[in-house]
Amino acid sequence: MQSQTQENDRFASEFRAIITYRLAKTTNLLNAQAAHVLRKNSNLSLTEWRVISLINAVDETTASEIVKTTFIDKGQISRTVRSLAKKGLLLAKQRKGSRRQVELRLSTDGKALYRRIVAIMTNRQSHLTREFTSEELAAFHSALDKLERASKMRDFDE
Amino acid sequence: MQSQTQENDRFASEFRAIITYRLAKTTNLLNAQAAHVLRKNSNLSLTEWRVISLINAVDETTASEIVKTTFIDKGQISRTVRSLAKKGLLLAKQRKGSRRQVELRLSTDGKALYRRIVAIMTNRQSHLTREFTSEELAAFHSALDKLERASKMRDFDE
DNA sequence: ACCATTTGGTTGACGTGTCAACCATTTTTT
DNA sequence: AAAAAATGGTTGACACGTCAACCAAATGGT
Repeated sequence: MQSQTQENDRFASEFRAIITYRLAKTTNLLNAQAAHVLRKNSNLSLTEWRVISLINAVDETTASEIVKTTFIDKGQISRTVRSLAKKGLLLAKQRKGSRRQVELRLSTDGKALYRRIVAIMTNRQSHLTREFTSEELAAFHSALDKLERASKMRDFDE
Repeated sequence: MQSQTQENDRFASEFRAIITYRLAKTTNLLNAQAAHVLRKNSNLSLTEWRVISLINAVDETTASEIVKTTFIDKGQISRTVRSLAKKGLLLAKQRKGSRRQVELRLSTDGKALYRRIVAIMTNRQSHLTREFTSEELAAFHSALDKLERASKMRDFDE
């Protein structure tokens, strides 16, 4: 393992200050970690895993509901759902009384996979937050809330 | 504009707690905002903009130095540099005394573009951090540091 | 001086993300 | 009840990210 840990100081000070830059970098590192863990323990992509967790949480849902909560692209959800169905991890069936909405639930295999992976991911989550006090964690969430709200504005060229 | 702001409560409580999920979502929203601003005011992609800012900050650098600080993929940097050169925004010339390293600097056009865009991005940055006290900002950065460190671990299945 | 390793950078293949167009169905408006 | 608008979902095209193979040049060890 090469020493990527030590960051180049010519840049560091300049860019540590830019919040979006830092955020993007941290998120990339964490996503790469998650993808690695998933690849090692399953054949799921990160998006597939997120969709599985989401469905598991509410037991039964629809594609559009997933889109609304995650802000993941419609099309991507559509393809992810199809691929999960093909892997036999979820069941999609017409919601009764509607000829458009499709009810999504985990299959037995899907539930089993979820249980296996969520154990690992919970380990990870506690490793990630190990150094946080609960106040720090709350503050962090509140900071993300603020940023999310501020991300709605589109024009800064006035 | 549809009311995407109001989040679906069936999911919200469940997932707000998962730090990586929240982080990914916030980062996506912010990246989309940045991409939108860039598209409106230039013909730069987000990566191109990051590379330009990076080069501007140190005046002169190399591709591999950019890779080391940003953790962006080698290949992507290589292509981004080529596309910026084609747009006439940066100059790449062989570093003297080396037949491999290529010195990158902004061209006159590149510098002018940087100045124009950085003004807009600075506006944005202050809009984003408007609701933060400086303590909150420091705490946020320190939280990101902790997460980055924790992102190095690869195995949670033991 | 030689071979092995590392470094800087490019390329191709492939997977994922994003945008917009589209269709069918459902809801709202008049 | 018809027309208009909104919703749920699929698809195609294309941009971007990621991985691995690769090449040439540079460095290090013996």
